[in-house]
Amino acid sequence: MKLSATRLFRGISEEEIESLMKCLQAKKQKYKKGETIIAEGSITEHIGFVLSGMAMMSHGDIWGNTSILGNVAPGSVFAEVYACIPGQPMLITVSASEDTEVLFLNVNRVLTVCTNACPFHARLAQNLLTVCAYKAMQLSQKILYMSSKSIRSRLMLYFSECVKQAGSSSFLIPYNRQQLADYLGVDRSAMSNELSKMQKEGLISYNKNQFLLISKEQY
Amino acid sequence: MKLSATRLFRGISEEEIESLMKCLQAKKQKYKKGETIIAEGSITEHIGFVLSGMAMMSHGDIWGNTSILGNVAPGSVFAEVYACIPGQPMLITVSASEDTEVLFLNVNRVLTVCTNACPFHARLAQNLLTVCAYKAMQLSQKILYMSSKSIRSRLMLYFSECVKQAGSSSFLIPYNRQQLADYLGVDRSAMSNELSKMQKEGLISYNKNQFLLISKEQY
DNA sequence: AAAAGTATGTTGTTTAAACAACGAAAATAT
DNA sequence: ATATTTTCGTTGTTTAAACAACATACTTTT
Repeated sequence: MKLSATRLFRGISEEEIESLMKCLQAKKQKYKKGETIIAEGSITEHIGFVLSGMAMMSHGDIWGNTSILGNVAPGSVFAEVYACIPGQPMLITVSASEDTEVLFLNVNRVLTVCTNACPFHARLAQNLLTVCAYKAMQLSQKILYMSSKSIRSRLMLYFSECVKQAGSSSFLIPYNRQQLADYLGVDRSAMSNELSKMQKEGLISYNKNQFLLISKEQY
Repeated sequence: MKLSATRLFRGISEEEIESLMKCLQAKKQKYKKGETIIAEGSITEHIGFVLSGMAMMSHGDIWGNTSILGNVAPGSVFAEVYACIPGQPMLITVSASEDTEVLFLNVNRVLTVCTNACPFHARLAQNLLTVCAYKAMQLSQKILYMSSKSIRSRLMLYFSECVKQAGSSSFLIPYNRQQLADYLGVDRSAMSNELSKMQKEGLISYNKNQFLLISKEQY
């Protein structure tokens, strides 16, 4: 896998990453399917970077019920949020959903400029900040959609944002129906139903994942 | 206001902050009530730090409807998420909800170690990372609660988390009923109703903002 | 090309939350 | 201390989403 293509290592060449690894004393670790990588409640100074396999984030309430929050694919990081807040215990558990190889980076080593004054080090620290900020932005977006009460308004808000991003009232969405429903926090069939109502009413038109938002004032 | 008591300047003394300001070429700016501080769609490299007054974050959809996302009180920052993602346009608008004084810090200046090699500079950069991470964590928490469907399960999840944090099944919540309802994304009266049902069923007991979660297995 | 599996759309039913309206209690102001 | 305002709980009604069950279309496999 190309590390330089990931958000965390963007702007650093493969060779430079090589030398960074030594400088950071990064540690690789392998986990068997089902093994816990970091448990809820533990305090970590390490960011996890998934090299291969797949990690799963979950959360348990005090009655022992667990809910799955999402997956971490190769090239993505986990625990970065907790590692960046000194003394903050993990609020989630990360475990291997298949055999998984993880690279651990000590946050303090990332942030403290090394004695070699290696130039890529600073870039890595900036990237880490960007990774955290990006996560916060994505979460804000999701909250925005989820705070609307009706399915229709959540869809409309989401579409509104798609139009802005695409710069066109026609756009492609990166989810299938079930994923979109999960993302917006609604029932899939109810959402499908709402979509077709909206199409009948002339608000939108769609075909598979290609959508068109029809503007209100079309003289 | 004591800057050293804020998240962004924690660990830096007031005098040190003084010298930092010069080093960072921080700029103060005053806004009249109602004025826009940063508009949605604009790209900024500056973090806003509210010195006095109150700022408001809002979001507009493409039909011109706006919704309020929250306030920024003195000592808190805004736009940090967007400033930390190079080239990312603001997805929200920040405006002054009363006469407000704002300090602007250029992210690049914060991240680039200055020629004076001032020692508090590095601490500020770390704090910025912590601020972003903290925001991401708070947002994750909120999403966790909002992805539950019923009012009761949202409450229970929230209480579960309070118990964990308090280290006791008795805890005080920092919201009044309306605020709690807003936070959990539910109707206040429906939530009040659910709370009293839960009390009748012996799941919880409460008095004003003091709650007690009654564990299932009480032999 | 047929079969199996998956994704999507449709309908009717059930359930629960939003909403509206009000009374009681508590906090604040006068 | 009294009046006024805000917060909180309660009830009944309305509304909309979840749910279940199935039909159809589309993919992928064999």
